Amino acid sequence: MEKTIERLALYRRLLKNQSGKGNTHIFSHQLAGISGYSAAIVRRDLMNIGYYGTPRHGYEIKALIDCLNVFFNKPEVKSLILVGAGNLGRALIAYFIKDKTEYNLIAAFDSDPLKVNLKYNGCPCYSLEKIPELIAASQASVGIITVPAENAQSVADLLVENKIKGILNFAPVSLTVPESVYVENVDLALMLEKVLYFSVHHREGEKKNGMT
Amino acid sequence: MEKTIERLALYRRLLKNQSGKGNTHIFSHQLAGISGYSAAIVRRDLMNIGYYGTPRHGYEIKALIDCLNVFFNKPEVKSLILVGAGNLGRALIAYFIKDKTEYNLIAAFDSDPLKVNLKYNGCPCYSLEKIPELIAASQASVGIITVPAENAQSVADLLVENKIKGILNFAPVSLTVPESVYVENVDLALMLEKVLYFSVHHREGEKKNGMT
DNA sequence: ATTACTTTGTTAAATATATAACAATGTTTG
DNA sequence: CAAACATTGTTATATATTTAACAAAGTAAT
Ligand SMILES: NC(=O)c1ccc[n+]([C@@H]2O[C@H](COP(=O)([O-])OP(=O)(O)OC[C@H]3O[C@@H](n4cnc5c(N)ncnc54)[C@H](O)[C@@H]3O)[C@@H](O)[C@H]2O)c1
Ligand SMILES: NC(=O)c1ccc[n+]([C@@H]2O[C@H](COP(=O)([O-])OP(=O)(O)OC[C@H]3O[C@@H](n4cnc5c(N)ncnc54)[C@H](O)[C@@H]3O)[C@@H](O)[C@H]2O)c1
Repeated sequence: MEKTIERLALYRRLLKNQSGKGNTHIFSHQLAGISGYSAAIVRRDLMNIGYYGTPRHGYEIKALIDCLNVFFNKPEVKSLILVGAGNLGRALIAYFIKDKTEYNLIAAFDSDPLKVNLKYNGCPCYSLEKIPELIAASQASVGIITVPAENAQSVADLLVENKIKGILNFAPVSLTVPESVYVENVDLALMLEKVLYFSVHHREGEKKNGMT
Repeated sequence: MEKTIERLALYRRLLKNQSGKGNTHIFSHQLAGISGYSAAIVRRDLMNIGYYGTPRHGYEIKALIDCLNVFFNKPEVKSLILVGAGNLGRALIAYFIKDKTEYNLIAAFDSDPLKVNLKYNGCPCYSLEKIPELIAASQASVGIITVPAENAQSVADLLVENKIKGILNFAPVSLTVPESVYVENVDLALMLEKVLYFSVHHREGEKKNGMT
């Protein structure tokens, strides 16, 4: 189910793109082509959310986007905050501040007095004490953590205290949060390690890989 | 197997950390605790690479690190390059240039003349024409792509032509490469979408989620 | 020594995910 | 209008991954 949701979010983006190009219908194998998955999995995913196409015309793009919007609770745009306006944090601010229709990044927070009260790409940076106030005012429900590993847990605790329900964590630590809070860890160093590994071991043995 | 390798890379990092703290042994449940996985999965993963602990003392940290180093071909440090010294690219440069013992980021490349010949955190930025020369000289085998989506495929093609064997791609497109090249896509916008979704739907129904 | 514990390695079962297959259906073609 | 076709929805099968279970083995306590 989790994998399906990841793909659905991708389909949604790709379909909006296709719609922008003036296309009205799409086949499972076409969506498969642009998404990088298989046609079978596309059909199965769409079946899961209860959207039905027609054998000869495939899927109607607009209707499918609507269906995905309902699934993802759009157009309601949930508010976000980001903690840690360092190198990575600022790159993310620059990226997410752009698309107001999808993401509502309302503020960044940093413990460094030199950063407080600055604006990055128009996004205000506050001190940590402002977190309760700003979250309450904006009803933000998701937080992005881009602080050093040693401070990530305390930041997570602070976010949880203030009713944040989802965390995208870039610090290379396993966060402890209540079960009701969803955490997605993005460990970029590990991802690079994985590529380094498979750049060597990929394609050796094809179907067998000697380990089991 | 893929998931196992992701975790092994994490264990390796955590164990080096533990070793630095002076610990000599560790139990599966302890490694589970700091990694965020279960003890059963830790034991199973270590079984897979053929490392054996003892019932009462658990795993000997130093020996296990050695074993993981062999598995990951360390201390041989493979060279990397990065293409696209924009907001995200520069954040990654700053991060990966730091740890010379693990990553050997030899150069960045950008099509923007204003960026060419600058240095970011000591990492030189060249024009794209220099790619063949630099890859050949450094034997770099992995490339990080942080260019806009519309240019990502042409950059990937260029890297593949120049014998890159692994790509960490941050552009939100599905790259087409020969089967012998390994690609890991990191789509940060989709990851945020996922958190937005689960910040609402997490914990609703616990074991059941209504979608079979 | 014997007993009680703890933790491992490994097997077995459960769950999750992906692939393959194909009847049903609507479309086009002759 | 019937035959040929392409594509869907869905089921069945295969693979991957996780969880659970427990005998074997070493350790500590008595
Ligand atoms: N930069 C990358 O490309 C990269 C790659 C992999 C992982 N990461 C991880 O992402 C995180 C951020 O990396 P970075 O390169 O941006 O680091 P950075 O040092 O550039 O930025 C960290 C920021 O967090 C702020 N900060 C520190 N403690 C804080 C606290 N308690 N509350 C609020 N703000 C606080 C600092 O003032 C700084 O602005 C780190 O955990 C790092 O390991 C970054
Ligand atoms: N910044 C983020 O946090 C973020 C988040 C999600 C996804 N991304 C993706 O990562 C990529 C980079 O994002 P960014 O924010 O750093 O963008 P950016 O515009 O800041 O940087 C892109 C860089 O690539 C360079 N470039 C463009 N075409 C090139 C080419 N053909 N060859 C070499 N260099 C080229 C540009 O000169 C620029 O320096 C994009 O694909 C973006 O969608 C970024």
